[in-house]
Amino acid sequence: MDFDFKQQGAVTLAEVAEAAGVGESTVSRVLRNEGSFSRKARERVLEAVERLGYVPNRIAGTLASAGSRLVAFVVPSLSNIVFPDVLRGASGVLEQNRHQAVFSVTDYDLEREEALVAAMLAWRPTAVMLAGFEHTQGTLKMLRASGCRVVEVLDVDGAALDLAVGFSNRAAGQASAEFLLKRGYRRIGYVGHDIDRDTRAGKRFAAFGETLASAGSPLVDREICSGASSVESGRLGLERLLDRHADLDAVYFSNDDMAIGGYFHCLARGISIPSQLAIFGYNGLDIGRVTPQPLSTIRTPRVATGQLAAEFVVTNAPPQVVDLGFELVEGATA
Amino acid sequence: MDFDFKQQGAVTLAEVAEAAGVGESTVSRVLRNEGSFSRKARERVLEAVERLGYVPNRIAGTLASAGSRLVAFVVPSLSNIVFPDVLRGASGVLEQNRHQAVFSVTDYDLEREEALVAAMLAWRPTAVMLAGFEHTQGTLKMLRASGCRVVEVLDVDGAALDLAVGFSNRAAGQASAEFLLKRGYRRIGYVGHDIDRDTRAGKRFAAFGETLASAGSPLVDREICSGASSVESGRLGLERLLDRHADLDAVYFSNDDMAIGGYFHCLARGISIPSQLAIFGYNGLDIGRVTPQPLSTIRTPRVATGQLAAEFVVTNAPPQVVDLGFELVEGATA
DNA sequence: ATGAAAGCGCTAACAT
DNA sequence: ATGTTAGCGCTTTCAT
Repeated sequence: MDFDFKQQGAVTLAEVAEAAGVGESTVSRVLRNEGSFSRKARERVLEAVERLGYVPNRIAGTLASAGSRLVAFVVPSLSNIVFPDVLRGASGVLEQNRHQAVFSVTDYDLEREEALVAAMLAWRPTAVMLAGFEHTQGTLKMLRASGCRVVEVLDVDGAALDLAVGFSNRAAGQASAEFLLKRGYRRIGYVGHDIDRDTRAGKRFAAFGETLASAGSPLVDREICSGASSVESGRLGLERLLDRHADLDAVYFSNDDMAIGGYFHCLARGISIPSQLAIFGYNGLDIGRVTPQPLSTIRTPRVATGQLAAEFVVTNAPPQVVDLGFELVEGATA
Repeated sequence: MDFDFKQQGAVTLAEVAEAAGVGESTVSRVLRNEGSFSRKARERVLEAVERLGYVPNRIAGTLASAGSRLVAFVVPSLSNIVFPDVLRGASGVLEQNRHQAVFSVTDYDLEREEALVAAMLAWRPTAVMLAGFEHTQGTLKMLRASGCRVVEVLDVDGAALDLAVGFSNRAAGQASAEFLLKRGYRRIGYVGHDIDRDTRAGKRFAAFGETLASAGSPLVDREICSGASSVESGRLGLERLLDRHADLDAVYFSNDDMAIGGYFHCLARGISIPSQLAIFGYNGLDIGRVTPQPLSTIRTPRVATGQLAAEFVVTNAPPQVVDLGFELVEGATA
């Protein structure tokens, strides 16, 4: 049972027209500042709007016209700053272009993503933004059938449905490995979170491992923490990994949250960085720039990704994949 | 100019009815599982829905009925984890109750909040969630006139419009001061971000200062960093404050991001914590539990706030203010 | 149990 | 420049 009463007393466009002594379409034109109307009509309409406290009903407007100006975000997680950054970037652009953002959270569950996309499509959004290219068949089918724009963000390694904005996770993994190798590290380990669900982290890890292997210094071992990434998992993960391999000289983390955890572990245990152990992360969070030793990591353009994705949507850009690249931050921990 | 074409080829309920050989209202009843229909009709409808790939149009549904099941979030910022936490808490509850979250970001600007609330109301949301009680007259007026539920979150010190869920920022500021005093600190400073815009941080600071003053150990000095809170500002802010007052024995930060920055400054400079300088934060972020010395801070129930706020909305609870309280974490930095 | 029909509040032709 | 009108795709009486 629920008590959703009709918005009581909500002023309608017809009432405004009545009050202003003009036709409904004139009110509509004035309010959307489209088509032609006299200066006088405009004044009378605006006065009536003001006096009655009229708030346009975009539900009705959308139904009557086309294009909801609603942009749906289906994000894996809001537990770290990555997706909020993307949302923030998009949000500014959308606001300026009079679009609205709708969101839901999949918790990295592709079945749930499918259900949420279905729910989103019921709102007839102008576009749907998803993380990455891995989706269920059902999701892909719905999206294709919907006719709305689709933007897949934060990855470029895969087949895009329509638009894609991001960077190469594979290249990032490879660049990280090459950097560590170049620095002379040879006994390298990995501490990560659930890479089956976070497929982008999985791609980085795969490329990282391949790069090490082909250089003749295969990954020594890895510690996969269950659940989402976190500073705490990173710290515990490194502790466990070092318990098994005290002789590692470098550790690659699935992201900066994990890496900061590892960094704290070293600080607490008096393990000197990077001489005793090097640490490398991913994301380039702000915090990594302010640690006593700046974190060696890869900085990703998350806000810019959100911005560009939103711009593509509001300008109805043709299908394309844009690789925004990333920046390897040498830092002082590796 | 924009190219929002009508959702081409979107299957309509009428087409489903046609294909199933039943009336439109029967389809509607079956899909909403309401009213009565035969087992047979149900099967035929579901078969047709499946075959045609029908996705209900909630825009039309909302216009025809009442209640959009849309919940609008107007948040100050997505730059740190605080509001994402609230959104995350709410998001789960809303999803289970078939509601949708819409959001926009004010950047702590009350004029912008007003504009965004106006834009939100055009979607006839079931409820609007805002941070705190400080709003423009225009915002308050619109909200009252809208007839939709309003939830003000993360504060309880003020006059609620309708529902409010949060905790007392004044009490938090006071508790922080009392804790530091109890620990014996007497030369206490403050490092904060823009407290005119972030009024909740302002309330904490005010209560903190008053508590110190009435204990006879007034605040020695404060350093206010312009812009949003960040780890980097915290570090710089502490550095500047210590330049002026090398003899401080404790510093209160506007939140944990800032405090962690201060913590890093001490680590980098070899200032021993807490013997030489104590540090106290606010929020109780996860990271503060994993630093070599756990951060002394106040842990706030952000996710729970989002959850309860969403529950109030979906159950259409009567107007009320709920203080979820906070937890003082003694930590090891003060 | 089911269908027909009247809106919901707008926008978009189409007249004038 | 402006009014009239026919929908947009549903939900909801109201008959039957």
